[in-house]
Amino acid sequence: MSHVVGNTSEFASETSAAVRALRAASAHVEHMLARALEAHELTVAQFAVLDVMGEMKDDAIQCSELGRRLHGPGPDVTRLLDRLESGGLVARDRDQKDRRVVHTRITELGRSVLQKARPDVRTAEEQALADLPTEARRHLTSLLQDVQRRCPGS
Amino acid sequence: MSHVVGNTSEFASETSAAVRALRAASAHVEHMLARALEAHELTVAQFAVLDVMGEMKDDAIQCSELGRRLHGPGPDVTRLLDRLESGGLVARDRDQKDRRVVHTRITELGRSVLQKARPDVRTAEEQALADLPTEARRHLTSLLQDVQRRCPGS
DNA sequence: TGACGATAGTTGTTTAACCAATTAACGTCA
DNA sequence: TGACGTTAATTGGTTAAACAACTATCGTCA
Repeated sequence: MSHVVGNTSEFASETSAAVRALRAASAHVEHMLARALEAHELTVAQFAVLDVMGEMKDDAIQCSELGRRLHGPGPDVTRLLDRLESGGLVARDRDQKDRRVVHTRITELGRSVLQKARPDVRTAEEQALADLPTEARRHLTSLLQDVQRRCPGS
Repeated sequence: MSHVVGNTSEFASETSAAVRALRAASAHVEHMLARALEAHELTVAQFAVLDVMGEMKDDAIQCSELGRRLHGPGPDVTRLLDRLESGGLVARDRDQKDRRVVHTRITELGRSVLQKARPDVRTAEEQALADLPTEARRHLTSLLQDVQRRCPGS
């Protein structure tokens, strides 16, 4: 059976290197974003929530829809909103017709924090990718989307 | 004030798209690795520790060096080792000469778990990148390394 | 109507990353 | 020797992600 280990060795190290580089680069960018946001007392996940809410005119959004637009629906949304709400950046209220659903809106305070934070995030993003010319950036995006498209069957 | 939002729109959206794709792809790969590892009752971070230790013949390693080879030195290494040690996968003992340092070795059990888990991880990595031909994979790695090389001044 | 299944959100638990602060041991130097 | 700064590892506290389990509400259908 020992040949099984070896038969993908060339390939595996290629692939492992790509995976390692992917995770390292992502961690690096994440770290830069976190640093850019700490002046605004926001975490990356919290900014992502506000960012989504800021895009929509002034409509409220449901937790499930919010979860869908971020990483994946789940309990995390509730707790993210808990913290944002306790900071007064978002407000929640139950739908009167269907009392299961909760509508969440960004507050004025939240909107003002978001508008101050956004330029810093954009700057950090630019810095993180500063070494890549536009062409390479586009190519990178497309390669990454290929990776991501390969969704696990589940 | 509304023009402020727009002034970097073209550029920012290019860059933001790349950042978004990077984070999404990384999360996706992370998820696949986690799924591959759950049969072995290992987390991705724990596997990374064992993987590093498995590479070195049978020498012990210090926490600080281990932290250096993973994401970054810090308190996390201690707690990762705590869990691995409580599962009997690694063993720690203090250096007799310099009693500050702790040497950690992978145990026989740890080595056997590692050897069973490794092929599954490699397979998951292959699956995650299956859509990318070898050439693209290499290119992706090199682009990602460019991103990562741009270390923040700190 | 009232039981049943589905849906929306929440809570509980584990693991991990980040930061700050602490403990313990070492080396140096007056 | 003994005070002082340094280094290695640990502990404490917050946030986040993943998973399961739970609650409340709704819709439907017998």
